[in-house]
Amino acid sequence: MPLPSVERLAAALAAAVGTEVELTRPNDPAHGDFATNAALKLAGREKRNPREVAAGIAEKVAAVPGVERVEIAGPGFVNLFMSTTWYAEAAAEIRAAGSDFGAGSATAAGTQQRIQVELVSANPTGPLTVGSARNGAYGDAVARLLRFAGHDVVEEYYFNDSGGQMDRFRQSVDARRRGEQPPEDGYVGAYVDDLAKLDGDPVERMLTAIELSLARFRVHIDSWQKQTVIEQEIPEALKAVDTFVEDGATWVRTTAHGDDKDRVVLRSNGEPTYFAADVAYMHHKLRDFDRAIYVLGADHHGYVARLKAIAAMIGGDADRAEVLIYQLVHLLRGGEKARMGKRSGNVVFLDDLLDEIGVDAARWYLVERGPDQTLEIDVDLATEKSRKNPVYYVQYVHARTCGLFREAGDGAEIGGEPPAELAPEEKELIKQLAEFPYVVAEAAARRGPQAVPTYAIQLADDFHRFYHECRVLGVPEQAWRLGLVQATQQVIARCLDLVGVDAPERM
RNA sequence: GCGCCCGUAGCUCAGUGGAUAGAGCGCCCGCCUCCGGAGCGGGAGGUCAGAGGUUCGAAUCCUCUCGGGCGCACCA
Repeated sequence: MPLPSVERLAAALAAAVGTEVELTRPNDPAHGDFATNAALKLAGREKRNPREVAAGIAEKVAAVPGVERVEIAGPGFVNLFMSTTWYAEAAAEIRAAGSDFGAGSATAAGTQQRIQVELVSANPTGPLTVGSARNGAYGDAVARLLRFAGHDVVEEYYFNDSGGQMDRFRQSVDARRRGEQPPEDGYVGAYVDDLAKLDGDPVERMLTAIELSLARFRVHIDSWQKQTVIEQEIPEALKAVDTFVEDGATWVRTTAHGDDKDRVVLRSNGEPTYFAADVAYMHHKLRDFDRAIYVLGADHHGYVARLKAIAAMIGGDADRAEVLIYQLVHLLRGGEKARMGKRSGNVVFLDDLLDEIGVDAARWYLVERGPDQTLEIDVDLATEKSRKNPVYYVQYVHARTCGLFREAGDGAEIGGEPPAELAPEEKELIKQLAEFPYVVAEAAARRGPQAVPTYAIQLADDFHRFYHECRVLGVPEQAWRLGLVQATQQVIARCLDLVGVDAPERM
């Protein structure tokens, strides 16, 4: 939930203007604590002089509680300067909200849903690679954001436990056990050799290894879904979609819902295709959930249209299936670019990456960039275990706030009266904190978790500047400033949690 | 050929209609008798790929062009 103090300001402004207004935080402090372009919008619509409209708005806004001063600037911006009382109120509200500050945007809007996020879903034919790691880091961050917004979220992992790929994988390990070459298109690599030395089904062992890797990576899977179970629901699911027979095969008419070609579900020999399982799985998902989110690599983008088509047939609305596509991960090693692939030689496994740069840096790097951006990780640089990683800069804020409370002692009063005049750094910090609810609400709505690290770095900047300029302990403003430290600690801890990074008390 | 994604500082990238386009890394110059210097301040570095268009206003929206990535199975 956004701060009442900010909402009140927006509401008062809307009342003054007569319509919803945008409230922005200018980069330049000279442009006020908040600004609105309402006059520009209004003037355009009503064919009036923007500065005259702005003057009218400014006059009314000057009377709004908490507004200390109003200025008209540029082409017709109305710039607002807030009073110390307003800042104190905002700071108190943030602390009162505690760790829930910023939560519940979907609940407030009445749009909360039961959502399944299907993520990773790599077949158990090898250890998770860095590509799957991006899927996990991105998908899990989206899931955490949606949960924070108030949705009921289940994270599911779907895997193939039968079929050609599994057979080839088992045969590859068996061949190795007999000291023979793997079959054509078989699996090779050190991990195959290792599995050959162990007894039992290599698929089961791989699954266990994947579970351990994900747990280490702090991706919690609520539900593991087997393909063989879903396949049993194929006949029932096919009744729910529009099919026809041609050339001896059974097709789904996905073109009726925007796909560029119809898709075969039953081959002319009667065998179901892989897409038939997709249909059954969609049927399964939409029975239990309002919305099914798929997290897929860019090499699967061709699936989007057909998945949405069957969602339209089964669920009555294509939007009940949502496919999040993330671009591939490239690794830069020794200045050379290497494509990821389980069977190519130049492969980096998730566990190797975690050994090299740690869970915190890995999670951070993999969500810091937008999903549409091809990600490049320079392994040589990331391996350099040092404070060059921006994640440490943000974690340091948390450690520093903890240090201040340790130093202040248990009995210290937190959140006293503000001084008559606030330092610019104090104002910037409070405004930055007040923005958090909007950042997470938008990040959740847009499925763009990269906004969280970006925001966290800005907040870290503001806190470090505040810390540098405003002494906290042993000054008359101690209680007031400890209040700001506490508010920062809450928000930074939440940011780190949303991207799956630890918030350390000491570093 | 068709489709999806990308092109922003030397490098890796934020920024989905507002004021002087930002961060990290790298480079240059400052700041610890003072709560943690894993910090702070300052500087150099941009035709936001290009060309049109919409708009009071475009990195952002539309069209085209040029570059790069990824896909276009009765495979899984």
